[in-house]
Amino acid sequence: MTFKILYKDKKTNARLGLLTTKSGDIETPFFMPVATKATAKYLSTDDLISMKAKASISNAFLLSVRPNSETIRNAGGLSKFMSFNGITFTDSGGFQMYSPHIYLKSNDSGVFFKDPLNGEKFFITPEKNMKIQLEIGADVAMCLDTMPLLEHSKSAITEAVRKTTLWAKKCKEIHNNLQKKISKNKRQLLFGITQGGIYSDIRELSVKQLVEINFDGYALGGLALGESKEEEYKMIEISKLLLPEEKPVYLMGAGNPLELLEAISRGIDIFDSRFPTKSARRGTLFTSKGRISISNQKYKFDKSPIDFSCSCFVCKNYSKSYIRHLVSQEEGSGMRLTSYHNLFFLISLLEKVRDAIKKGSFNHFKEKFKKTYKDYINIEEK
RNA sequence: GCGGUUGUAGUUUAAUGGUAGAACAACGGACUGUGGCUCCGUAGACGAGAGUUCGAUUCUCUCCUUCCGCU
Repeated sequence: MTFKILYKDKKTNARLGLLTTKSGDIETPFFMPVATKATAKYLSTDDLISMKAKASISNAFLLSVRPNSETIRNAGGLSKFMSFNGITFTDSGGFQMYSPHIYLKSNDSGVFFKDPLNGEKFFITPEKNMKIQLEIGADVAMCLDTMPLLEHSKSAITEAVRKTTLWAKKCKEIHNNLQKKISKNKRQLLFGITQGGIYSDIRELSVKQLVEINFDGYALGGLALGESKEEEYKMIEISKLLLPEEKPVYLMGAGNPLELLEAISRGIDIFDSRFPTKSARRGTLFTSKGRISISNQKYKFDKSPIDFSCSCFVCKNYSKSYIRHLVSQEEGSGMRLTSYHNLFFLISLLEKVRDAIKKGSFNHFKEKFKKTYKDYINIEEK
């Protein structure tokens, strides 16, 4: 109902779907920029719209601290607050357990965070988190999950999965109750998040437990965090075997161009990542030939654009030499240009992917891209 | 001109009669559900000359240099 598969690739598990939300429909697969505090760093909402970002994801917990969820509800919800005409997602804040600056501890009832700016403590429960996410009013909410670190022991990851499932059940129940009186086409969707690190058996258990709860979509969490690509792809494959075909699947955090193509060919529909913007701020840029470091000396006198085959306004107007100068001086305007370019690159890459799936040429497109795009991930695989 | 003072990497500096250490800057790399200020790696210096000494960046002398004062 909320997700329809329109095209299926014959050679791979790639598919093109249509996700329906209260703010409208969006074609999958898509990549959404991370707008943690209701803005993609260094970019305005106009920038997101002009690069054709059709969705963005913000952080419900951080927004509930500043400005607070009431301010956003008062504005008419997240998309109106940030004047965005696309689909909005909110992440629960569970991922912040990964950040030692704000994470304190957790138990079966919830998780303790502290505000690093003033030391204020917060206790986030699934109940509170669902209320916050509904108040903020994104089109898609994410369950509060427990985020184990990659290096954690197998028993710690098993424990994280147990807690994640427990909270997922609570989230679903509360989310349903809170939206009982809301008509179907105005409802916020809720996605469950699976954990399990890179252990097949725990990952499978997590997926099975969440499928039983029946969410609008499923996310794979705790991946794209430093494990090998083989391990990551394997986790996608075993998860997809257990996930219902007719539900959208979201690989959280993945943002490397090659990685996206590999994930799409394994049946992933949704992506988000801070990788393109964080890389951009430090001068690592995506081009059709691979990644480049704009701060390299060899670009000092280079008058050519970042990528001749890119049609973004940055590549139309600015030289590598100029962008190199701005980035090396840590100028905000430079970070805006590089962030814009990297996001534009991923968004238009996925546009091409959707086009290829429609035409039945996805696999050809992927193989061609892999040949021309130089990245250490590609080298590592061979 | 005289008296004092100073001289170590591009910059700010540490230590030492026995292979000069750091921080920024530079150069190269990493960043994957973001509280921008991160991490890893590489390269780079004893002002010049003479003397004492097995050995001098260190001690002595001369020159040059920095800054201060006096004429």
